[in-house]
Amino acid sequence: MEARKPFVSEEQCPIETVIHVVGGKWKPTILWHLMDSTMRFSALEKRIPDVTQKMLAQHLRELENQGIVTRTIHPSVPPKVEYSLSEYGRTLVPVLQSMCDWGRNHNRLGGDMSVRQMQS
Amino acid sequence: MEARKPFVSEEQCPIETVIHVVGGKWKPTILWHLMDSTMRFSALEKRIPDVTQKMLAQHLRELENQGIVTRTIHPSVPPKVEYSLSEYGRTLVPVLQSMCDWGRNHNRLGGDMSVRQMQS
DNA sequence: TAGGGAACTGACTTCAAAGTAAGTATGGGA
DNA sequence: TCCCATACTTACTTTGAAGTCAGTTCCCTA
Repeated sequence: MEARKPFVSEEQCPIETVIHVVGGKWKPTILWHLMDSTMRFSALEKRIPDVTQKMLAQHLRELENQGIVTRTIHPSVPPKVEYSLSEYGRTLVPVLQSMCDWGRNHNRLGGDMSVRQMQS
Repeated sequence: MEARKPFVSEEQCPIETVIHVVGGKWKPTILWHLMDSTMRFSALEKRIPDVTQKMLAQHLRELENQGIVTRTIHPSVPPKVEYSLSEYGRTLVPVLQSMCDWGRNHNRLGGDMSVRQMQS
């Protein structure tokens, strides 16, 4: 069940690796929230209103398997599970930051640049 | 307390913007080649062996519409079309570089990290 | 006139990622 | 006793990005 095909060995370019790691539909947002603080499953659910439990669990599991995110179980009455960036995951922070800066600027320039390119 | 209204089209987080721009299946590779030099359509085809003409054309068109790539037509006997990063596209280079560095390191650490995380 | 190379475009299919809905285990409180 | 909350899992359906393959235009050479 853990048998996954070797995605990395076939990549020609390491940029694809990053996209594979952060490129799920909800992963950027998950990482964005975990950059600031440790969060519970339910807290992430609230912060990311449109994500389903299934997708949240699945993406968190993938990030955990990739060593980006750490999962901590507190055995309490209602179960309490906390997610945080692992030390390795923190090495992604500058990358995410530079992506974020560019993205923010791109959005500021008009979001969909195709509007500006219509004239051609 | 989280601003969740779509401040940009549909993106909640600017990281998604970057992924939207570079995240097509072939876009990282296309950009990777264009970072070095201007290239013709056919040259890209040769450098990216598995891409189809349709997907190459489609992704190039998208990058052009987003203002990342410049398309130059030389009206010659067999048509000659050259693609290069636009000035705006060059602002992506540091971002791509940092993604690339991280990705390369991630691959070097064992490619599929899940092998190291199997203890769960 | 026939064929060729470059650079596409369009109709259709495919398949994995994402979504929907429901189910599970735990124990504490009403 | 039953219900509630948390943190999931499983089975099934839908969506959309990507792939296949064939067609098109342009002018040139043979």
